[in-house]
Amino acid sequence: MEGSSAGVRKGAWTEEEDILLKKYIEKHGEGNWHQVSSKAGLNRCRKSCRLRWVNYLNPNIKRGAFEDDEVDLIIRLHNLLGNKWSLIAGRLPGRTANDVKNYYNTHLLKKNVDRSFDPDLRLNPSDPKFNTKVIKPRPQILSKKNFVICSDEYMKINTMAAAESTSTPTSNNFLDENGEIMWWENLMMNEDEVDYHQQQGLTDDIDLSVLGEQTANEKLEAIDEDNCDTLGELYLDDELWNVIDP
DNA sequence: AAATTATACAACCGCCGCATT
DNA sequence: CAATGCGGCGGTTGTATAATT
Repeated sequence: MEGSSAGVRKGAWTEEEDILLKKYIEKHGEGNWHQVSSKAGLNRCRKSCRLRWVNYLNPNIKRGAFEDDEVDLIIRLHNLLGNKWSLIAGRLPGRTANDVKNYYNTHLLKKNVDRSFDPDLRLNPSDPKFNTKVIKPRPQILSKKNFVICSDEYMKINTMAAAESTSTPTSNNFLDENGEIMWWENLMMNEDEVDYHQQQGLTDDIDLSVLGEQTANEKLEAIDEDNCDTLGELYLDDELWNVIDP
């Protein structure tokens, strides 16, 4: 059964173990983790081998401090998705889910980062409560019936812009003319956020007509669970799911 | 300088979904 | 249909290092 293997090494990996694992994967590729330890001459369980590769030895991993745009994206995606670290990491080339989780828990959790997209909750940094209260990700209810969506033409243009961008390695984000990632906000704004954008005069590229008169609870009731994937508190249809995780 | 506390992050654990038998 | 094994995920812990007292 899981985790019942006795006599295998635990704890920090030695340089020799790293070399053995690296050499094995360079020769045979990733996968078949149950065979890796024996074939590579390692006295480690399959999970330990996989984790060491995925989180540390893989040459594609990006080292060093998180850049400002990465932090910004983590905050925005966490606000949207909650603790879906692998999904969030999937939008950050070279960053692992463990890295993102660790960064969030140590650098962002104790700050009021989740307030940043809710104008009703946003505080002035001088407010004594600014660094004390933690706001959980708000449920976002989305379905083909009611989420705000850009036109196909708009998506094409922004996908092309993303593909042509040299500053952003991924081609799956939607960028504005300044190279800012914006798909998350255009596709997933709730009514409060739409109101805020209207106040700020930022509604040009948003189709507001689909919001209609529904309250949040009515939207929740309107969701056909058979047609939507469930992701924690977030309900996604296939179309939107493909945007987040192509 | 030593002791204590806080921080960062590597690693482990238990659980889950899926495929296979 | 149930049992089993696998890869993968998120929560949590352990520990080395840095900062503070």
